[in-house]
Amino acid sequence: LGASCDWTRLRFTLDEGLSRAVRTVFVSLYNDGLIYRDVAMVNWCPFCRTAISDVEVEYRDRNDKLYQIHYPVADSDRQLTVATTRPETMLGDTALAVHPDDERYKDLIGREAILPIANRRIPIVADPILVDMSFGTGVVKVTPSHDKNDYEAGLRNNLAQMPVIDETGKMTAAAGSDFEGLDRFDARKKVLEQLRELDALGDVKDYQHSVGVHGKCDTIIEPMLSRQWFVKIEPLAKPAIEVVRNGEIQIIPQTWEATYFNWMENIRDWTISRQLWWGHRIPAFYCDNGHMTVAIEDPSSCPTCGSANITQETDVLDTWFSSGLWPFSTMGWPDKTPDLETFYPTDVLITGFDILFFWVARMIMLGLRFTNSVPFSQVFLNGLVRDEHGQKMSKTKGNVIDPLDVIDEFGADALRFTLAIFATGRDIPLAKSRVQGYGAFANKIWNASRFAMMHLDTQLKDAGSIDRDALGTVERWILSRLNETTRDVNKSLSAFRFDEASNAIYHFFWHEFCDWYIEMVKPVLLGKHGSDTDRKQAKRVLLEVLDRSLRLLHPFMPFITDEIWLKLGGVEPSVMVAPYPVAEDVLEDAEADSMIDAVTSMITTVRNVRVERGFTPKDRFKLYVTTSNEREAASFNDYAYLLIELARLTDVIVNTAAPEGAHHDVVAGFAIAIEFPPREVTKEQLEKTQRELEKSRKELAALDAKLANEQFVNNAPTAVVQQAQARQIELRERIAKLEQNQ
RNA sequence: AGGCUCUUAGCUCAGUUGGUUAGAGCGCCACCUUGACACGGUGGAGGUCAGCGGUUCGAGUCCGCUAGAGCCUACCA
Repeated sequence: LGASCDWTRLRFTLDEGLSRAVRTVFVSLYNDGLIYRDVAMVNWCPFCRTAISDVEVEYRDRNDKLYQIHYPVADSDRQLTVATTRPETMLGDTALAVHPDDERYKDLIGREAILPIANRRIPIVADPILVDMSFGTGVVKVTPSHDKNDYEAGLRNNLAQMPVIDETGKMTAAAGSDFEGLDRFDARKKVLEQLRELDALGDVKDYQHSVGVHGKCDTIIEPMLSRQWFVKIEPLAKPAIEVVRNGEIQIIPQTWEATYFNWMENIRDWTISRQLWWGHRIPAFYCDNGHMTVAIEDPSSCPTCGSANITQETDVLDTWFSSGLWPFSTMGWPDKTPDLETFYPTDVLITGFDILFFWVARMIMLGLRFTNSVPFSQVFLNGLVRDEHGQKMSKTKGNVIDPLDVIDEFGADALRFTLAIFATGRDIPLAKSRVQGYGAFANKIWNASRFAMMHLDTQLKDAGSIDRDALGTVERWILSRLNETTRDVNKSLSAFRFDEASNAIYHFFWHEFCDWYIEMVKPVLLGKHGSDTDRKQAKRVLLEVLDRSLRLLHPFMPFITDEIWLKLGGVEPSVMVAPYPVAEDVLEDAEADSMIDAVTSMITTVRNVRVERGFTPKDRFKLYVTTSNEREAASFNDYAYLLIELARLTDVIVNTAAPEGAHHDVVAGFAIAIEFPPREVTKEQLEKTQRELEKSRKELAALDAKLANEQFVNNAPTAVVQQAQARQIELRERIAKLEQNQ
């Protein structure tokens, strides 16, 4: 794609330097009490056999069943009914809970229920936090070992822990001999069978809910109690919220700031230990006397008791822990290196919104903590590339587009340009047809440059400066247009509007430079019109426009622009290091703009009439132009060759009445008439003229009403009123002319 | 459940603080091989701006409601 990387600064997560940064940060946070080791409910992946953090859990909507289970109340003929989507967990139930204010069950609080299948007695407790009286039956089964909420309810009510699922997702011995060793989902089936036999199974309903899975392997998460390492995150989050709030860090597009705040303000402690093979090993050391040491350097003996029998923690760190240090760890931190001095803090972080929490937030928190500075001042979040109908690409759907295939087919420039031209911060529905279209643009650039180089006889570095005062209107116009394009492109780039920027240069190059300017200079370059000096000027400007256009285009289409630019022979060794163009006021030329605007509008009108009247390009017309301004009249005489060439005319006649039967119109404020060979007018053409007239009359009527409204005239900005008035006059003239055609 | 975003041409999307006749690419129709390019040129067709209501001299743009789509976060036994 033409990404420009400094490969001399390649870094690998497990490099010596980065490992030292990781250890330094870990020990510092530990010593400050911000890293702790504790037994807690964590998200456990039974497939990967590791704990994962909250952000690594993805929620999937699933259609499951909701099962009702009847629990007899001990020493009574009553029974309590609970609902669950996970019947297998009942084997680990250690209580039933009801709401303390629930009249239906008040008398049962403190008594016991009998767990079906296991035939265990479990207490009936009151818990106003866990139980919502109005939901379901108002009775909840409590499984403190396999559910986060139940775990907390267990702590509140002094309930026993009873793990029935192990770290591989299989049932433990505690689940009973019928179930031990069974996978949790097979156990579910068997539990249901047995409940049915015992007549303890109630209603079974279809139920849609979301289920947490491990983002990496799609395995359903098992909440489990285990000993893990955590980062106490709130003290880190607070300053990270502040720097975004006060603008030290700007998130683009800004709407993501709300999402950032929402998450950061409700953030929960970060589980950083993983039971995996690969990663930074946690720098904690245990001796055989049970002492723990956390240190940057491996200790050879226990600092507490001197025992030489010491082993390192086998858990590794969440990969995002080291990634969070990336902006400064890659530059040599904790040493005060020249790189760190020069490049830190960085300017812009470009990434996808999908790792805003995983990575961006952690870099901000850790950066602030360890460097006393924001790691970057702007975060640009680009959209996700989707298929052409906006669907997320997935192997199962078969709608994955491989960038390498696209590059092979249409070129890296075409793909890069396509990715740029979508609006900032929105997802990118990538259609091959779109890439193909911009591939055609690359082809257009190539061909236009080929044409230019056919006529150029000097290298860019030898071209010399342009004598602006000597330039003709066409040259002044294209430089003026290029200048405005340059202004737009720069403005858009600084606002991260890559879509606007790429669109502006695309439009200029194809539809102004190629479609109009090149066609306009052809008569001069081919020696059909103008002097040698004119030809020299035209070539110089052609080179200038090409040079600046290529530089403007280079960030969007790096390969083709460099290839062509090298052929033009600039001073710099590559367009990559050539200065990016900036707008210069002196190039603006309103007079040339309006003159060429009039000429191009007239050409378009003639072409339109030619098609409408059923003529072909071989049929040549005469054009009559009326103006009371002598300067303009002279210009039309000077530039008659443009009209003649591009509109395929025989003559341009200024300030002379057109003969009977000519087509009259008003274009860019000028009354014109087109004289063509006699030909019978078809019914369609008459109808078309009629429609055109009606359209203009309708618009005029609306405009008249608008201008008659005092409220509008008094309140609207003068420019708007003036525009409306000018349009009114033009429409009146136009209608008069069109009526003449009938 | 809460938050954010979106709904504009057949398709995919622009449309900046409200203000001329709502734009682009692809697709479609007609004509054209004209001295860079048919991956091209020229001209054209196609839109009650999701719906309803409001504010305003004026609404695609601001406000409210409704319907639909997507995303993020949390999680309900």
